[in-house]
Amino acid sequence: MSSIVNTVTEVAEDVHTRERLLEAAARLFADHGYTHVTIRDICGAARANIAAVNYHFAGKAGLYDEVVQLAIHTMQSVTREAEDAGAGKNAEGRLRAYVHVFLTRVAAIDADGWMHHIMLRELSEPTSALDRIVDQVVRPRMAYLRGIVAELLGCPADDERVVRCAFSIHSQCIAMMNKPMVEQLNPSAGGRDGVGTMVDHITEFSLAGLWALARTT
Amino acid sequence: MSSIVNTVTEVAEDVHTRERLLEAAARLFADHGYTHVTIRDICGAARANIAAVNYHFAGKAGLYDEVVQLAIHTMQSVTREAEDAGAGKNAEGRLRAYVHVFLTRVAAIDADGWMHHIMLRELSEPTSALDRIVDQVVRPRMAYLRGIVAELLGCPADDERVVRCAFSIHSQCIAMMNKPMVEQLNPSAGGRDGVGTMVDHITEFSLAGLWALARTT
DNA sequence: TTGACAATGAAACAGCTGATTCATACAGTC
DNA sequence: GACTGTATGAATCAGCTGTTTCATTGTCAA
Repeated sequence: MSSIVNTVTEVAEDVHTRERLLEAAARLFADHGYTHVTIRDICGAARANIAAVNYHFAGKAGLYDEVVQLAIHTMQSVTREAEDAGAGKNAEGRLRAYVHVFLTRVAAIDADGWMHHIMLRELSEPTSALDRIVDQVVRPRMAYLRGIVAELLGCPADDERVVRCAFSIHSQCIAMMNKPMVEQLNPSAGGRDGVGTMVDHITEFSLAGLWALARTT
Repeated sequence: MSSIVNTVTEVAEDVHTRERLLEAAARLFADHGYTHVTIRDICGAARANIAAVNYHFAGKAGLYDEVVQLAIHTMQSVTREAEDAGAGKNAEGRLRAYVHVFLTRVAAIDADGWMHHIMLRELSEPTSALDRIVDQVVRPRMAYLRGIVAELLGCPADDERVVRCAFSIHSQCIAMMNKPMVEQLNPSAGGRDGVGTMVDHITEFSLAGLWALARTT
């Protein structure tokens, strides 16, 4: 039935069903959450049969698990990128680099921002995947951030004040991930160079807070 | 069948079915979100028949609408309480009062913190109710907060810097509403006087940020 | 060619959900 | 006492969801 010319290329054809399912599921889960997405939605978007989900991933939950694993890997790469961007700089420079990488990667929704959306959704509506995300992504990030804060405050990394300040900085970054909130409360931040402005703002605002608390130590 | 003594009290009996449904629905919707709660769950908790939801509220969506309306009213009362607590004080005192009322009312989950949970959930997973919440709760709150910030920065309330600073303060307060996040990243804040400590921290941290930006104006 | 095996497609299944129907109980009114 | 409208209860319905079953296809090795 197939011509001789493309017998080989037809094998590779498109991307394999498994990959298409993963890609479609990642986007849909990030956009609408686990429960709001049906496997029929996913298979429709991936041009695959319904049974393919159970065949390749042993069910919807298994597919979500793999998507989460994929998200964790990319989020870890974002953390590494933030650390690399601050390598060799002083604490202030490392903080700025951290906020910059975080916000730019988050703002690039079409690229890989969807993974952070999954994390955000897990935080506000935990599933069994939350523990993995916290252990493998959030904790290392906060540990790095606490290191910066501790240096700026001039006190040990496990000091309660360090934890609170890191929480304040993290809160501002997390808030930027929330599209509806940003659009309603800080619309200009969604604009073209709005992200850059917000990087500067969060950095300056937080540095001032840190310096003030450092003086009262 | 009923004794003469309590014929009247039996009419009022327990709270009416409609009230019980509203109460149970508010708690369940806040805890698990709209889609994860079934009308059977609600009717089970409210000791009511399934048909009662459709009879009193014309369906699940109608019940949720009424719950949201109830939440809006209480959240408005929180805003008013925050304004009253700051009445007559200077900008710094008003900011501290605002953060204090917000966090204490939010931390009191068993009391009326559930309403803020509904708001938080709407922000991360918008339904048609989000617009109402933003218009009637979030906007007035942010307007009040911007007034404080503008005074501290010494510039007009519609200045972009004011918007960004109000966003930073709001972000820290909102983050405190996220139970899993607080427990994972800032566990001591969930403790007994942890809320008081966080009120002081957010206030001091933000005031320092504001003063720093005011100097560069 | 034959058999084995991975992959896919079409159909059906069991469970749950929101909504509906219909009968019943009860309080107030004439 | 008969009637009316409100409120509740039990049963059922239609639709959707995740999963399963079974037949089919295509590929590779013997």
